[in-house]
Amino acid sequence: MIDRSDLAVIREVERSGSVTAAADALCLTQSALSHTIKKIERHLGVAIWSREGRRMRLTQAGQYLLSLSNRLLPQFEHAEERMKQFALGQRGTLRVGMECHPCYQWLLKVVAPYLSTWPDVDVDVKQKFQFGGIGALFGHEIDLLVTPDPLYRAGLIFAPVFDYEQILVVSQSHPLADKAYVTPKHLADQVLITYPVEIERLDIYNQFLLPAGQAPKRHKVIETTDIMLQMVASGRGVAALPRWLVNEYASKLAIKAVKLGRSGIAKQIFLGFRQTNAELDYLKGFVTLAHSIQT
Amino acid sequence: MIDRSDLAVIREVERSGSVTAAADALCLTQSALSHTIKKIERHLGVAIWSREGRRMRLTQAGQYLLSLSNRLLPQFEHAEERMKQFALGQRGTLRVGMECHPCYQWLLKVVAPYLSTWPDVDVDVKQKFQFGGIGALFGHEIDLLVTPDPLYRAGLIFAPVFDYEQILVVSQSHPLADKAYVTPKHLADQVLITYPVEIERLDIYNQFLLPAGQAPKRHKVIETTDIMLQMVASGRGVAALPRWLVNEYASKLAIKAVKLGRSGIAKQIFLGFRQTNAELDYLKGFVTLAHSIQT
DNA sequence: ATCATTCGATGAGTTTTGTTCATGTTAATT
DNA sequence: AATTAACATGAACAAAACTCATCGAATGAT
Repeated sequence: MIDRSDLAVIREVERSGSVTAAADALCLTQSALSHTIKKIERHLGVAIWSREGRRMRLTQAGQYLLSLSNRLLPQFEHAEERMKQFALGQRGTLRVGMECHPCYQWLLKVVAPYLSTWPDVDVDVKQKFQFGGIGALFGHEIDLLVTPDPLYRAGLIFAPVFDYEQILVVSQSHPLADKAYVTPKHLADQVLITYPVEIERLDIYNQFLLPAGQAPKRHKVIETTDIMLQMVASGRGVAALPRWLVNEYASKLAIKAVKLGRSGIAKQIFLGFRQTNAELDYLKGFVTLAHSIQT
Repeated sequence: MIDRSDLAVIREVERSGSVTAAADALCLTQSALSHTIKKIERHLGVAIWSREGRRMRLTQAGQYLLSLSNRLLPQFEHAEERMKQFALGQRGTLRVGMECHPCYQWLLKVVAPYLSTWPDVDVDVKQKFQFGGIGALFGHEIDLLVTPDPLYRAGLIFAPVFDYEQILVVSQSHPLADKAYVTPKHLADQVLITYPVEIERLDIYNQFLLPAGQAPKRHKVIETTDIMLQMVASGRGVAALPRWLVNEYASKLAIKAVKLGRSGIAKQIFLGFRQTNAELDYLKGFVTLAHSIQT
């Protein structure tokens, strides 16, 4: 019988790098852990660590169990959190994942009224996922995914909550600032600033530059929206962002929005969740509220 | 601390319908289980069952833990299987999921040589998934997914292994049997036989009928390929299947393959797996072997 | 090369936890 | 009202987990 505590031991020994340190972290004596380790291996009939000098290196079986630990332990831990909340009469925590950089600003507008409508529900926002947002949803790391790329597959539901237009931001003194719209060719001698994500997930490449076989002069990557727009305002480059987001900065910065292509790039934000959660009132509440927010 | 055994108790009490029966199933006395149940509830500070008369009904917290059990316990159990295999020097079990009815025939041809190439690896084939093939892959229910619909997302890899043409099977005496190809209109007065899956996943609808705004006279659903082709041979309807599959039956049944549309419908079968398994030799071996099989 | 130090292993003894047995209580059944 | 079936409880016992003391082996500094 593999037990939760066995998984915890395997994870901690690997994390700490030694049995002694792991014992400390687990509030046990070194002896207790050593006994436990022996017991686990005897019980399973497999070596989980190979002793190399006084270093413990995971065997293949051990590595398998480590990945199991990393998968299962967080779910135990979350369940305990959840039980604590039940005990306190709270409803739960809505774990929201973001797969879309600028959506963060939009999310903030939804979260504020949500927290007051649902005082007994907490909101937790995560932005990094080992296996992408969909993986996090399937793996119960998050309960709700904010994404521009829905995936209609068994077990998942995606609800569109928000339409917007993706536009090009340029400084007000930029040569393109007065165009009614820009063409892919216009970007050939521009510096394009984007968030640090794979090119396949950037609409300006996917839906604009690549179909026309164009590329910008240079591609620069910046983490935060604020800095990105500072750069744009100072004429160091151009960026593709939602129109509503640019509008919010327009009063503070010398920037201008220009349509991408004659008809513009239309986008939608979706909220994805597991079908098993579809009837959860506080989750439904979030989706409904998100729908009603105007930007 | 929620423990694996706690989850097992919750699952078994629910499955058995009573504490006494669950105790039997778990090889414990009723008393021991009663104590354990009390301990769990005291420890978590939440009622997990509400006592209604002498029935135990799961509370909301209990239902949450039950779903956790159903999610985690199978993974523990599989890990134990895996450890047993490690102990015996076996490599492991390749759990293959199928998301494509006719692929089964193809899979059989791959499995036979695979088993002799990898004598220390078992193969297990599953065909039903609560959350679809992708969900099963993410949820570690299976290791390899055979599907015509790849999904290029973080953490998953899809390798095309097999090209084929989807054609229309008709009886040899059928009016359409001598056409060079059929058009969507030709099907308007036909009975179409398909496997029992959602219409969105049937290529003949997606790629042929729906774009042309056509529909068959009637739509009949049949589970097995053999019966389906018997029906076609007897003129009760037409079906869309891979050409290679039809060829195999052609000597035994009075059926004929006709191209769908002037240029035919080209399809591919993909093998999907988790990126974390990409270097697993016996999994790579399967993909390589699958690639080399000719039909 | 030697010595001090650190780390993991082990056996005996103690504490904690889990289990059984015997019995009590309550709700449904006849 | 008697009977049955199901869960709860306390005391006694058994098993598992943990600590203490100690050993040997690897590491690293002198």
